[in-house]
Amino acid sequence: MRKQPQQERSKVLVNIILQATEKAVCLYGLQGVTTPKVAELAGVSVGSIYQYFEDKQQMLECLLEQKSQDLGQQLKQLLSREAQQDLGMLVRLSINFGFAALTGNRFYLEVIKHWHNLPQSRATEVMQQHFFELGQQLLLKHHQGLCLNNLASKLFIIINSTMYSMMRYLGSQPSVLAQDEIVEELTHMIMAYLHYKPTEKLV
Amino acid sequence: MRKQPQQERSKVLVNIILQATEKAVCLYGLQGVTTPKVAELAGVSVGSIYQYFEDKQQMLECLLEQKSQDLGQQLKQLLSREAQQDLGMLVRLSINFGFAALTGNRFYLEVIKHWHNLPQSRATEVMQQHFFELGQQLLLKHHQGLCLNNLASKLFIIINSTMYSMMRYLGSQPSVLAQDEIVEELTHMIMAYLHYKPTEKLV
DNA sequence: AGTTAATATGAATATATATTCATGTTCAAT
DNA sequence: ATTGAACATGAATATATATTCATATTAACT
Repeated sequence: MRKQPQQERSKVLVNIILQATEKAVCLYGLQGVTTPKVAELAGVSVGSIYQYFEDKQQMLECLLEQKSQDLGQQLKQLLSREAQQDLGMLVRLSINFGFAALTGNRFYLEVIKHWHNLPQSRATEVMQQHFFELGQQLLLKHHQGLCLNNLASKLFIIINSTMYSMMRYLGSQPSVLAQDEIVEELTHMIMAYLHYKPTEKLV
Repeated sequence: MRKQPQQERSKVLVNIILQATEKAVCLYGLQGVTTPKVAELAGVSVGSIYQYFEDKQQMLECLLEQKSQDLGQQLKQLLSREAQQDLGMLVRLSINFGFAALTGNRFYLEVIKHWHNLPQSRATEVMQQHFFELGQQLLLKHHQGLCLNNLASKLFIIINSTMYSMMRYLGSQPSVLAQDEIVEELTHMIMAYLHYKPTEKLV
């Protein structure tokens, strides 16, 4: 951040700007965010943005980091709260959690849509690492009957397949497919994959 | 197209422009394509673009349509050429085909990256429909032992999971994961999923 | 109250880029 | 060769948007 807000009013201002940025993402998409629009939504002058943020990019990055923290924390809590469930149910709950986050407002959907265009963003890297570790813990805990060869590749594929399939489903609404069906099928795919033994000669 | 090219030289020009557009996509990404850059790469004046294309968008759409045709045709040929193979091998071949297309140059990778931001594009819709039908044919032909409930959802998930996982893999190079391993794992996931019987109580 | 530092402003600046159009050039038919 | 239509040009126009900075306002401290 360019300048540390010291007085109370300026801390409030920074928050107002970040909230306005989120709103702008929801209204216009990540691409459509412009400093004039953020300033207008926040009810402040464009100049104020540059008091506390180096540039537009850093402002977005700052918001992204906050929201990533939020989401990661929530998922972690969910998984520990439901720790007694079996793996299949935990997968299903995680997918439903993802859908809830993505349908709450347009923000997270926009983030996933541009996930791969934000390599300059530390937040997405952190988030990804988060998913990875949570997945790894989950699989190691419920390892009975699973095939955990190439674990890194499997997690990579599962995480990206799930994230992007959900994004695509929501991004092409209205769809003929029911969301519940997508949730079940994604769960099935993941569970089938994890139980799959290459030696079974299905291929 | 704004004006039909009538003389030979103008038909050549249109092709030169489209080739330059592809080159620009490879060099600067789909976002980074600008009319001045295309004109420069083509060695023509900006004005010439507007002789034959309504605007930049239509020019890109035109290129996208050509390239989609190309790719769809190639995959179709591959699948009919290798029709004697079993399903697992056909899936593997298709994934390898995809990787080859995506690593040939940056063009197709850029298209997938922006796939979901191109709903204004007829080409991507056509392409998607294409994948869908090819997948459906394949599964109906090799239906022995498969679970084909919710076929539309399954195809939706398989196609998107595969496409985006490949894109993510290539988009975050260099990776610690080997491409061959990703190909095998994607194949396994798809095959496991297709053979999965919900009644087996793996979940 | 007066002084200073922090804060907020928004018109002005800089830049990038899409698109147009008046003009010049080439082709093809007579 | 002449002429009109097709073609090609690129400077000029329009627009959008990020960023700056001189100025004004507010808060905190003495």
